[in-house]
Amino acid sequence: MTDFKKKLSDVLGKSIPQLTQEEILAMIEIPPNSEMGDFAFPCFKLAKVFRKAPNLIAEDIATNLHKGDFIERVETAGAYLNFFIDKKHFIKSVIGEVLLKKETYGSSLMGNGKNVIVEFSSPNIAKPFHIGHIRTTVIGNSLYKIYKFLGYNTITINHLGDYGTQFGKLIVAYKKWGNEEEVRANPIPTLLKLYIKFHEEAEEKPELEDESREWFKKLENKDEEATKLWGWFREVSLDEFNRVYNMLNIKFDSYAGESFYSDKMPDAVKKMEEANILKKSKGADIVDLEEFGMPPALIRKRDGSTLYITRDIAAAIYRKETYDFYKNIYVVGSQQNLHFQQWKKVVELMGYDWADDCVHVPFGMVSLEEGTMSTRKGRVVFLEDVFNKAVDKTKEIIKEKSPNLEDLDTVANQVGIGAVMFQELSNNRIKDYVFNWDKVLNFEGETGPYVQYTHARACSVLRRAGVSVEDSFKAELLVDDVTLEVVKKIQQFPQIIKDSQRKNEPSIITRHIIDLAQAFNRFYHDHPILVEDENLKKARLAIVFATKEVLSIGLYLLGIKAPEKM
RNA sequence: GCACCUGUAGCUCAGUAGGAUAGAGCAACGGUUUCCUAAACCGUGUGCCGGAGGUUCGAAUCCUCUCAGGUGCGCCA
Repeated sequence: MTDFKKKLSDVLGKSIPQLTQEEILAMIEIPPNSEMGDFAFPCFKLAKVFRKAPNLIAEDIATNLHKGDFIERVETAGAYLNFFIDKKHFIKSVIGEVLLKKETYGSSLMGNGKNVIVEFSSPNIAKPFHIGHIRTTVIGNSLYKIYKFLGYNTITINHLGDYGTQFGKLIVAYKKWGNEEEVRANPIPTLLKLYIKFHEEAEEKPELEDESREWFKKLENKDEEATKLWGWFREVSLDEFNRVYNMLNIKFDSYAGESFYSDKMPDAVKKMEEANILKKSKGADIVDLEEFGMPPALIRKRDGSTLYITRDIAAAIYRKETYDFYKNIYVVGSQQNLHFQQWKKVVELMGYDWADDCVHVPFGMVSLEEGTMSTRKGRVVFLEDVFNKAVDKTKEIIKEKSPNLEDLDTVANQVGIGAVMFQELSNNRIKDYVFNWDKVLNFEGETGPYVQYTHARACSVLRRAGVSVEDSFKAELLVDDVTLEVVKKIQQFPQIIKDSQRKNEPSIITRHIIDLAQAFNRFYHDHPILVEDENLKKARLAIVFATKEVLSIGLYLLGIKAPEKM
């Protein structure tokens, strides 16, 4: 595909030798609306260089410019130079590229096979998989796909919360009030009930807390009974999580959770001692971070046992040794901003130069209309329920709108689950939001089903066309504004993928494919595609094909299926 | 108390490596189907971009202060 911006900067470079190619490229922008032009070059900054009013500079450049064959005309508007590129050339170049590359359009080798770790989802064993987990799960999965598409070798890690004193509590509760059949029949609800009961009882009998600490100590010391119960809880929980992961089509390369690093902690602590950064404070081992404006990092408790941050440090070292990562990404809620800052600083102080390759990708909180979620108080929305409801609603809609659709179940799954995922990926990660059933179950407007529907429509036209799409289409038949809008969105797509990677922000892709779908629906509405005129039909089909391809790639990068009929 | 994040239309949000008239969706009202999927399309209007200063030719975007909400701050994860 011709890089029009680059070519334009070449042309401008000849008129403005005072600026470097990069400087010119950075100054080129896209006008607020297409009537003004396709590209714009503001001349304000040149005023100092040329010692002349910016609007006069614009005039000068415009009259002396040797525009190549790709620029149709140049206009000035005040200090702006507005360029209109040759539309035929533009369409041919963009659509031709998609026809050639098909489902690899927008992919890249820029990653050069470098290893990128994406840690995400990471639910706690024996606790419900609820709506609060959806963002890390869906965002992490999308980032994994984006990096992979850009040529990185991507490794996904589910850092399970499968260790800690909570397991002591659970073992105590199970031994006192639980039984095997009940757990087998209904694992997570039963374990959760036991966990809640423990906390209720512990309020009256604080000695339960001591007991649970003892059991956790036993677990750390590989006590047979403790290990067996812990392994069992972990297994039944993972089975339940996998049901949801299967619904979402998500797989992990590694399930190395907190427990995996339990034997790697002493070594990590030793390295901190060697780096001479550990300090005793109130009986505990800490790293003092006061000079960096942060509270101290607690590495080891008074009783010698380790903490969350210690495990994360051990995990990072292990990952560097095992994967030699180029980037190590943590998709974890913004509540842990401070934790990650401290953790990174400690890793840096330990002398590891790769501390900066570790990035925390935070996201905002999900709450319910009743308030913040609380598993202990039973104030929680289960993820599986959300997906099931969305699928049920989709079935109703299909029965009404598309009663003859074959494979109803498959499509309803793809659309219902896609709707929920899409919504999670539409807003900036960092925003908090309140979960609302009406909103997730709305399938009109800027939603996943809207994009999927647009894709299905495009597929349908291609099926009925009866001719194959070729790159010999006549681009001059496509130069109207409505069609050009579609082509522009397609042209921007590769850069959009890179932007979303750079910012670790899948919503940039989500927004863009909504824009493309809108532009396409306008095109679809205004222009009949399957017309008598063979040339016109072929030209419009090329647009349909390219749109279908980009929508499908976009949805793929979000982890969402693109059904061909719905 | 300290630190970080957020504040844009009635609601949910785009737009923040400064740029031309601040945009969508939802909701409301009205219109479009002998025609490729109406989960669609078109039209109607609303903004002290939280507030005040500053930097700049130019600020929703950068800086300072301030207000409101959220999150986090030593033995949980």
